[in-house]
Amino acid sequence: MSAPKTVTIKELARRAGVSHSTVSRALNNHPSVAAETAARIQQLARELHYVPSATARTLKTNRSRVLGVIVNRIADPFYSEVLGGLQSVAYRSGYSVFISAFEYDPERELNLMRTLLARQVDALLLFSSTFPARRLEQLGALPVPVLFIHNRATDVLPHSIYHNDRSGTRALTRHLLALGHRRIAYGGNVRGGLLHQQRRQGVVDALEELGLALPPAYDLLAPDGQMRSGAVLAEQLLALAERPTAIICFNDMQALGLMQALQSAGLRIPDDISVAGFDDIPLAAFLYPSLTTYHQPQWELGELAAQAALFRLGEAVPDPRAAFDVITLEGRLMVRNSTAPPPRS
Amino acid sequence: MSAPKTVTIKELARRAGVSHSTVSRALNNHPSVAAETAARIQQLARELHYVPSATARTLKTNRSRVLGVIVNRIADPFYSEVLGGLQSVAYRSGYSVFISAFEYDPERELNLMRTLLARQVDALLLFSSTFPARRLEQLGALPVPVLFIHNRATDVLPHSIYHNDRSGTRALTRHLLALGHRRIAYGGNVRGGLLHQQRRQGVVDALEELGLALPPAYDLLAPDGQMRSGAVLAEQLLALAERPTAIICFNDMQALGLMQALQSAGLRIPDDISVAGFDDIPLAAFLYPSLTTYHQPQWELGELAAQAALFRLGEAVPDPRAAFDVITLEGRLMVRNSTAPPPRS
DNA sequence: ACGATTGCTGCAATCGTGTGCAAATCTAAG
DNA sequence: CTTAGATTTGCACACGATTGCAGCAATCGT
Repeated sequence: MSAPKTVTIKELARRAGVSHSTVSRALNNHPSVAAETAARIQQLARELHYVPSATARTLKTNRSRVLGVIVNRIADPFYSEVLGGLQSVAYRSGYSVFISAFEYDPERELNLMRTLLARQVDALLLFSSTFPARRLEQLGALPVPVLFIHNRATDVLPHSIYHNDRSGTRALTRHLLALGHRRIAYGGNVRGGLLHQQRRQGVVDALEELGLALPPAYDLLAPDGQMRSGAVLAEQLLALAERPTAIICFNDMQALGLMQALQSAGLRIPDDISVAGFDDIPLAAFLYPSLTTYHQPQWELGELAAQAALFRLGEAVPDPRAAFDVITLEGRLMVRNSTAPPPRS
Repeated sequence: MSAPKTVTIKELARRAGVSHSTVSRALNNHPSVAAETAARIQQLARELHYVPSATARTLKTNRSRVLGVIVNRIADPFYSEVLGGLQSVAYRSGYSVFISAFEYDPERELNLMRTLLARQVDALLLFSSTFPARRLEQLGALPVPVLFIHNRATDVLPHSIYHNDRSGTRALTRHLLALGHRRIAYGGNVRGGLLHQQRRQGVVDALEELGLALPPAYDLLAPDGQMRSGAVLAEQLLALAERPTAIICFNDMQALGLMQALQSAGLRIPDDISVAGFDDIPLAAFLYPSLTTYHQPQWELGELAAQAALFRLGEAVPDPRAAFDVITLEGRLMVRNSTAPPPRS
């Protein structure tokens, strides 16, 4: 290896024959430093590959230009898409992002928040947090803005971004009703919190419009929003005396697992049973059969979340919605091949 | 909001009636502090929600417990899976990760490296970097270990993790040959660098075993490894006078785009043409038809990369391979439904 | 009872940067 | 040539933590 001596502002000052204060000002284009001195110092800085220590700067200025992000799972196609948009906006404004996953573990989520706060992030972005605002008090007075995106706890929170889940599943249910389905099930998510409640309610809404109800036997619950939960749903579904002709899942991942399990049990989709998801993850269009679902703009959600955070930090951002206290995004129905009229029998 | 006054070590010292040095030692379980004093201070720290400033600690100790990671695209299913494993290992050792994407832009990649170094990460992990080692000199003497994973530049680098690409495509090609295919194409990647060369070579190897060659007309090149490149390949393929009966793509994303384009052009897969990918991204099994591909252990790759970095930093890690200078991972052939014997005609 | 040892705590310097204020230099006018 | 004013630079402290060293009190040995 070569000499790992990092060149500091003092070293630079020594070589330039000025004090380190002058160097600091020169590099930050402070007006009170002579133009030629500044140019000379900047030139020297380039030659020596000087990189200012963001750490020291953060310590001094109390601003790190770092966003802390906590999601459920990075590898989840939904979140990875969101993170892409988020990081991209952050980059443009010169921010970096800590990304961490709590993997369905509230303990870990709290831990991660502590860590990120200790690292002095300028803002905290919590996706699908299961935290009731009350538990946040465990962290003391929060020194930075905290944004909740798709919050699952049922509190009303100051800065948050929601998605119109209820009208989403309502649209999906109407679509199925229009196809002629009358026996429609909903596959819930125990850990879904508010998201689960809203999505379930949308189904109930649409059924009620036709004077129908969601029978308890069709009001299902899976342990989470991952693929394996789809298999759990399939089991419950196959055990029913009178099987539904259609099912709306909590999200696409669940639907994916469900379709796979149903297909390997010999059922044909959509001929024997229609399946719908929620989110429209990028692969939804490429499944077999391609998945009818409700589209959430994921990349855009990430961009918006980043902008909302940056706005709170006084940065200029293009999207005017970033200034809102509570943002609600609208999605749209994506009809594909996993839904069709119910079987004749 | 409540008072955003962050409680510092001095404040804590004042309230406890000791000096801040004692507080520091008490919190770090330094042996030379009286047990009861330590207990009292720790108790107080908890009550006041004291969080030590990682920034200050980093400045003083010159260790941040942060890994800097640069990938091509976060939203790419391959990388998001890798990042999941990586972050998970990092978390267990108390490390945080900066994750950033250079989106196929070398300029941006260099920029990100600068930023992460300025932020004093303890190690830098570069995935699919296009950097020749020479260009790294632009950054001066690197003060931290840099690991290259799936490096695309053709230099030999000190710390790196590779995948056995060549034997991967060789296995895929043999599989197709065994099915009876003789007209086999390869869909390359202009920006694939070393990865592209190796994968292409594997195809050539297997063909040569039977005394065959890869004809120039079947030696294709797409602009990158994303879906849209699959469409480009499809166009080239359909324009050929004598169409190949099978094609091996640079990676799964390309294969995905290709299949879609071919199908919407009326071709049936695998009846009319067999398609194979590379990587085995999680959705490969759920495509229609499910994709024959070469499996790379993505989550494990992320875990291993993190461990290799942590090992360089003197941390204890479970996987002994982490100590190797150069690690090569082996994959395995995944035969699914996108490949079949060639059409009779 | 007295010096030596041990155990605990505080002082002060340091990491690399930013910044208020004083000091030094320069410019130009009287 | 003197001096006021403008311009440029340096001194010194601060941010929040870690750590070598010195100091002080308590305990021990003889």
